Amino acid sequence: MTLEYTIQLATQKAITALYKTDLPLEQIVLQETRKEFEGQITLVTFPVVRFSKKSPEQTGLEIGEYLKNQVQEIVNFNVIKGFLNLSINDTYWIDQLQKNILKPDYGQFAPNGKKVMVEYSSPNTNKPLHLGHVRNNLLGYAVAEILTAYGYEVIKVNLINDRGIHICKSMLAWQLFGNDETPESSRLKGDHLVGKYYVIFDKAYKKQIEELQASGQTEEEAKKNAPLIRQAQDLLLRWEAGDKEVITLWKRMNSWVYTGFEETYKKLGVDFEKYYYESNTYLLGKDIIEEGLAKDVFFKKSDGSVWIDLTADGLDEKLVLRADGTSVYITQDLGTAQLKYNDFQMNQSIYVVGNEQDYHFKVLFLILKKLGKTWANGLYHLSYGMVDLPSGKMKSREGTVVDADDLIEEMIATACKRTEELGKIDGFSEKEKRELYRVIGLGALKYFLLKVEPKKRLMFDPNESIDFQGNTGPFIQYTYARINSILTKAKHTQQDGTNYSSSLTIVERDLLVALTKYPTIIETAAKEHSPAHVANYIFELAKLYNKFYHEEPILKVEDLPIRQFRLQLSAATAYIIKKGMHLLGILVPNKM
RNA sequence: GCCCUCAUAGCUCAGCUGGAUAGAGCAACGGUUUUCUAAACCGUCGGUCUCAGGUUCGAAUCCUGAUGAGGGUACCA
Repeated sequence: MTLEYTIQLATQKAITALYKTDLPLEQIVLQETRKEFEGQITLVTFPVVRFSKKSPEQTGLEIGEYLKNQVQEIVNFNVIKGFLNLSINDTYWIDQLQKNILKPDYGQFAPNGKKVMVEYSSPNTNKPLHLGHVRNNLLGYAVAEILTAYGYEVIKVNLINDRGIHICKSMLAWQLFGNDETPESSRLKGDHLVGKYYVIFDKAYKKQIEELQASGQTEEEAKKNAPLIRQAQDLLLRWEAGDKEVITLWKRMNSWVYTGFEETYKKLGVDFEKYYYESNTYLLGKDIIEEGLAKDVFFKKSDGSVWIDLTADGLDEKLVLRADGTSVYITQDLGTAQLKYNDFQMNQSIYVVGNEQDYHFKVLFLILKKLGKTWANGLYHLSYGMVDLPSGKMKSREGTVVDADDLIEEMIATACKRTEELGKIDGFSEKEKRELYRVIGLGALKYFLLKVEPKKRLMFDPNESIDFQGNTGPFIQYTYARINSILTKAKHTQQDGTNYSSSLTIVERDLLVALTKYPTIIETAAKEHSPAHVANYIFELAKLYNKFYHEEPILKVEDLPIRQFRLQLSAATAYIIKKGMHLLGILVPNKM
């Protein structure tokens, strides 16, 4: 039973005893005491005033007196307007260190027996990953980690869009202009090589459109009639027909892309339990169309196309199967959703996909519910905002993208430069240095992207490098390294427990109170699918520690129990920083 | 046209189911190192929480409308 809960119950009793009213627990509002006042926990007494029929101050005093007598942890209280500030015994906070915070499983919730799937990344195989994908990957990975900490069994999957007209465009351009160029011959990373031909296609295609327009066609006609797009469509038909030559080329080029992606995933530190490929799933969903027609959820128009009418739900009529019997995007997704459920029977399924697809997922989930799929209630679209450049949205074809691999390299280079300027890593081997730069560079990048609430759009200015000071990954990593340095010097081990019973300084108590909040933060982050909560929390914690570090001596304290206690407090902070950063997929260095 | 999302300090962002005088970081300016890592710490400056109504003892937070930005919109994914 948490202290908050104890206080809530006691308050409930107090109100019954004092004012003869039974107030439900939800109406007993506790909050953190603001820094400028004394105390750690605050009861808002405004809601009680109408029962006490006394002034907020008087009500606060009466409840405060009652609580002080009934709850042993409460040593003092003060009342300011409608706020009853409760001071908790230092012993309570000190006990938390031994009883909870320093336990190895602190912050790991007991298994809840539920399975959740997290689908993320989901790239197209016609171009390399860019900053938008990076946000997606980090979000997906972090959410998976957080849910694991919250007690779920998590299955991470990647649904690869490896077929379709866009893939054929790259293939065609390579056939026409590639001169057998391979990753080996060009020393280009496979995904970049294929992406290069996607851009070449687009340029050549645009040129053809212009030429056709010059010869009198409208833009619309020109787009349809350009020889290149015709050839690409032909390639798609041959692919669907299983044409050996096309399939061989497709496999070859895709394998280049996969090798490239794997390299990027590895650098980012993300992974998957299972890969789904659209080339395997694009024909799925037709059974579901039949099912929907049989259940009268769908209807057929005279041209043979199949639709669902969602106007009663405030949405539109939506096409679910083309007149020629071929699938559209949502047909595949219906089928894939069923396939995933058949594979894993998970309780929940999270799709990490950008907010440009909000409408699509609204429709997808609604259709599955209308089809009576009970598991559809566990579907959730984790919608995140686009990453914008100062010039606006990133567009692959126009070359206005921040490439993932380039960005990672730049971050590592910046980390290297900054670290060398500070010159604190004498004695590091070359290998250790490289590893450190990687940890710091990626730490800065990941923290930068994860500290922002997922649904908000995010601004990235390539001309301004990502910060290494203030609310940043390296700041937190630095705090960890500092603590580590102290613990090493003190030869501190986890077993060095003491029965410390002196009173706490203000910083010590603030730090302890912050440490006790860790599990609550995980809970909120998990429920809201938002790693940003974790990021902001660790930052607060690191700030508090730095204040503590600055204000209170640790190694130099002669009073042994105090020294011991401060070492433990340091160890606990380091421990939470490390664990919390791991939830974000960020590593912490022992020295920097 | 219709639908969805967002709007907080010069910039980038926090602000929990409505609660105290709206907080951080960056930038700017000033200070702190013979003392455990100065990627740090302390201070100053900086606000009509886009605007207008409404609900409430109490609104940055909830409701309605307006404005601005972004996204979606029936055979692209």
